[in-house]
Amino acid sequence: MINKKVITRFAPSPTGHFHVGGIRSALYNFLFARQNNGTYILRSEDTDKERSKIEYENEFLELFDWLGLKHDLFFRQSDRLEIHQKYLKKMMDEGYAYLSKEIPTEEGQRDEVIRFKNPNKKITFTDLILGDITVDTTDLGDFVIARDMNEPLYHLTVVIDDFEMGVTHVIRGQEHTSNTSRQILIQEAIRATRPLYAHLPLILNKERVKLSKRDESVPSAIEYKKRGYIPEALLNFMALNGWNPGGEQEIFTLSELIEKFDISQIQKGGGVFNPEKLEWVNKEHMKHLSEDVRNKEIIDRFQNNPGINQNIKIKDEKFLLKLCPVIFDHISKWGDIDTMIGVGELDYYFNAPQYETNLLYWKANPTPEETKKHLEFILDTLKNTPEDNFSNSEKIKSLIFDYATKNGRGQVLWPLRVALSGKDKSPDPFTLIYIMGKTETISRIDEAIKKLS
RNA sequence: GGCCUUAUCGUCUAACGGUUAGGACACAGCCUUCUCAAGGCUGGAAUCCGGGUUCAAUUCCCGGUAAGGUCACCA
Repeated sequence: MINKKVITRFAPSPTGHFHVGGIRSALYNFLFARQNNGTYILRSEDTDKERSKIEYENEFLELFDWLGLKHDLFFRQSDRLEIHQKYLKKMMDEGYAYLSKEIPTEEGQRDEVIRFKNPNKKITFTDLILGDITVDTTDLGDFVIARDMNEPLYHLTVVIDDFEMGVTHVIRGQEHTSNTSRQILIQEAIRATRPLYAHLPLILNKERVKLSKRDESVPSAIEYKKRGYIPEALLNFMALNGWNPGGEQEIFTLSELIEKFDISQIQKGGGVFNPEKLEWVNKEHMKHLSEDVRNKEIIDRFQNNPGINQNIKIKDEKFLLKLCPVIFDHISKWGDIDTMIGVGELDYYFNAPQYETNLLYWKANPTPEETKKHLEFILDTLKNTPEDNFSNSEKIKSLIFDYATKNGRGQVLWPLRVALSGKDKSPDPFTLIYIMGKTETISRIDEAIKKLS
């Protein structure tokens, strides 16, 4: 069906923080190109001299690098002024554009701009997602296509660049549907071939309005890198807003997405960005990681976190390694570790906890004497247990569990867990003992017994 | 307001004339359990409204309604 080599492009403008919605547009362009052995172009649309900033360009470059959305070619529109000028001059010579005298109504406006001579006709184009769309361009008037010969504007530059770069498929957000007729008019004026269009449904915030650069309700894309999401998970999640391959599979690798992606299955209506589902998708991808990779990520977070580690002394890697599986169970992205450290949730692993004596009592309301009795039994048992047996939480469990069952598990295990963690919520006591080791465990139980005396 | 577009559980979606309208997230309950987390099971929850077409409409057509996009010397 497709004879020509497929060339797609994603063309963000570096005028603000890149927002997550843009990831999906980039992804679809990438997927479609890869799937068809085509070329994927990344083009920085920096024609707006006042608002474009190199740091914003660097930001999305860093983002795509992290996401693994590698472009085949990169262009910056400001480098292509001569090409734009060539077409603009030709359009003026041929009467498709003209110099227009203006009365400035806003600050910074010129008294002379270049306008497109609108032929005022109806344009019909076929959108791969939306179907046939007809627009009467008379409503558009003679729109401005350049401030002057040195400052061509968006509608002109996209058309020229897409044509010059041989772009075959323009896959972009639906906010551009009404721009398309303008751009087709320019194409006809410069005798450019018309690419195929696919206008993607918008990604909406909770209020059901388009996600944008200034939207505070959803963090900017690069934030997701900082918060420690898995790139493939973010891609997986974004891909499924507005498109679905049909089955009941929810988790996809990038190569599966390349294989299954199909423009004809793209949704027409916009979809709300659902952060909870992203958490779940991310966790699913985390589960597919090997233990080595997981441990490395977790230990990195502990060791390389600026500013949040002063209060806890980071123990040796052997200690952290024991902690890893517990941490893994409680997070859905690596950045959750920073959060947990930041709020002191993990302090008890590194320093003896402070807690109210009352917390040691199980809900069945035992006496201090009873609670103390159980802790003393455990203390004695552990003291007489060789260090070797602390290398495995199951072994530790076998030392205590029968006693706990006989005397009421809650009565025995709850105070033990509190003695070790100082918290009402924590991993089970056997795991805690295993992580802390014999000496620390004994010292904490001892401390609890003192509190009860 | 003009133009364009859209409409299935709260959310993301499956269904492309015939299904008890399926799945996932979230939520609730239960199981497991000393508390979390994880896991397992169960449950509530949807075709915007009104007309057609058809033996049969979530699905096709028309009209409402609602929502969104766009109307820059931004992209």
